[in-house]
Amino acid sequence: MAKSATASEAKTATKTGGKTSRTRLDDETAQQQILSAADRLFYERGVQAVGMDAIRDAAGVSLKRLYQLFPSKEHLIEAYLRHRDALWQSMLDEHVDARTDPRERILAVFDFLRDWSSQPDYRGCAFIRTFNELRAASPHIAEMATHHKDGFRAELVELAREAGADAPEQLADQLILLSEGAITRCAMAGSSAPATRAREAAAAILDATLN
Amino acid sequence: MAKSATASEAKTATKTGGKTSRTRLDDETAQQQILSAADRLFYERGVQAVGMDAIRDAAGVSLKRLYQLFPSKEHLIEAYLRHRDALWQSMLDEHVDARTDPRERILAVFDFLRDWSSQPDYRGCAFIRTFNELRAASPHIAEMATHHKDGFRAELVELAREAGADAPEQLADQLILLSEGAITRCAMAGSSAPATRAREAAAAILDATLN
DNA sequence: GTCTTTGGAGAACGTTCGTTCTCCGACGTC
DNA sequence: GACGTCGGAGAACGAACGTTCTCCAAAGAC
Repeated sequence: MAKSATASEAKTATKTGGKTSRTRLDDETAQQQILSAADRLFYERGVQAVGMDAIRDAAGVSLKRLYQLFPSKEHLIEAYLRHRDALWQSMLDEHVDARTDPRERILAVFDFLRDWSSQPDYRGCAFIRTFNELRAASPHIAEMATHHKDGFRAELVELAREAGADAPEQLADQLILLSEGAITRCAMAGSSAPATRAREAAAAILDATLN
Repeated sequence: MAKSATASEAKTATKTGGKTSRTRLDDETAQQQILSAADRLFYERGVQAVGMDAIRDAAGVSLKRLYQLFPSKEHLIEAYLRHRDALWQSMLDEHVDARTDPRERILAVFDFLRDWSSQPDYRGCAFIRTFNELRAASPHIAEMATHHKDGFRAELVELAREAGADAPEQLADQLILLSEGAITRCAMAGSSAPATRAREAAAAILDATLN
């Protein structure tokens, strides 16, 4: 990671000749631009529908450089999912940690889903979609998706435990169903209303479950 | 549909020459075999990952005949979704109509999901998956998927109304979240347990909602 | 200045896919 | 048997894709 930080630096645009040669970026910046472009395109259209050429164009780098930093499309998809996982974690934590009351912290999950699904470029869960696209072709990537869902479930179990649920795992499983349902239906309906319905249903379940 | 029933009939296998020429099928049989093969492959791997050649091989017809009966892959995908819609309707109705008590009829939806997701070739909802794969490329097919979901919602609203719910649409929206969540999580987890959890959560919601 | 290295731009390669075309054997009719 | 028709098998075609290679301008070292 901290390799070859000596020589290569960013250059300014060189338009000495007739053509406009593109700016030379350091590895970190190029990686970020590629990942940002891949994230946007993969998430909008699905991983199979986006070619490496489209990512090169959107990132503004050469194919050569793209393959230097990400040796194959599969590597890029993995980086995309890791990035989405970090994004999900930070957005979720931001909402949950804004609350202190255990019951409110659970409901904050659904506030997060409402906010997230309100974004105009919202397209549902990247992990479910990539899982469905690649489960037959790439077991490794499919496993990354299930691992993400395992993490989400563990977080819900912990929140349920903090709320003093008698059966935190069972409560978490019910909440996860509402979450997944909301994520999917918000994407298909193009509306965040299902997330609001999910919050109401979750509140009803909490009322019935917590003492 | 009842066209050209006069001349063409099925032939027996002709192995007069050195090669074994394939049996000539009438249009209806060929269409069924193609649709059956397409359904199996599309549902298992996703529509983008399955080529027309694979469907030809699995259906045992020639490409020429395939394109005579289904002029393009998009036509075949449409037929696939229509077939899945009919399958869903018949499986769902079978479970719901086996009950008479309105509350039981609602819970029968989740019994259906449990049975369906127990099948070894279960891969979740064909409509959601196809929607996610093709929403950017084919708005028409995406609309078929949303139309299917609208129909499911209407059925749940009717069941909620029959059960005497004060707000049948709101109850249906909550039940749909549990259903979609169960459909998705059963597919990712490779287990029908989420459907059972969804039934329990639905029962809790019904207890809290119905008087 | 000259030489070497670097990397951008994009052509090229091999494969796959959706779709169409060609070849030729088998059958119906006379 | 001769001829026309039908359709199966699979080659062919053009586009798109993932990946690699070629060419050449620009920068650095001396």
